[in-house]
Amino acid sequence: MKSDYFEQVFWVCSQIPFGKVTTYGLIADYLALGSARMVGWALFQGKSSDPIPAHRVVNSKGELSGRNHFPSPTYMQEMLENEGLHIFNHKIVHFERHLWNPSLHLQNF
DNA sequence: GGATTGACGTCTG
DNA sequence: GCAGACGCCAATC
Repeated sequence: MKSDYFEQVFWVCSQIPFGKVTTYGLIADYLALGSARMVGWALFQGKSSDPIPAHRVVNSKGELSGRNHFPSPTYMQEMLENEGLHIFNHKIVHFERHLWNPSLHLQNF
């Protein structure tokens, strides 16, 4: 179990399988942060030296809401397409199909 | 120490 | 079904 919120979010993001995506709400619910804002906040802080696979984290609508904070607006889309996903209008196609629920695959410890 | 902000979610109208 | 408001908790100013 991590201590800082950022480490928890980072850990969950790191555990996301290739070609899978998750939502802020699921991470918040899994980590019991209480609100999805904490997830976005933690990712935005990005104080870690290592890059975070935040491109796999989207909002509940499957939209790349955080693309604005990436080096380029298309960076997130490029990464997701590189993993076999399809992005249309900054939204994940068949989002539910690629959705990955941390609480169903990760151990809560 | 109080007010504001932040990659969102859910509820109500 | 869509739009607006509130809540959530930590960090920063």
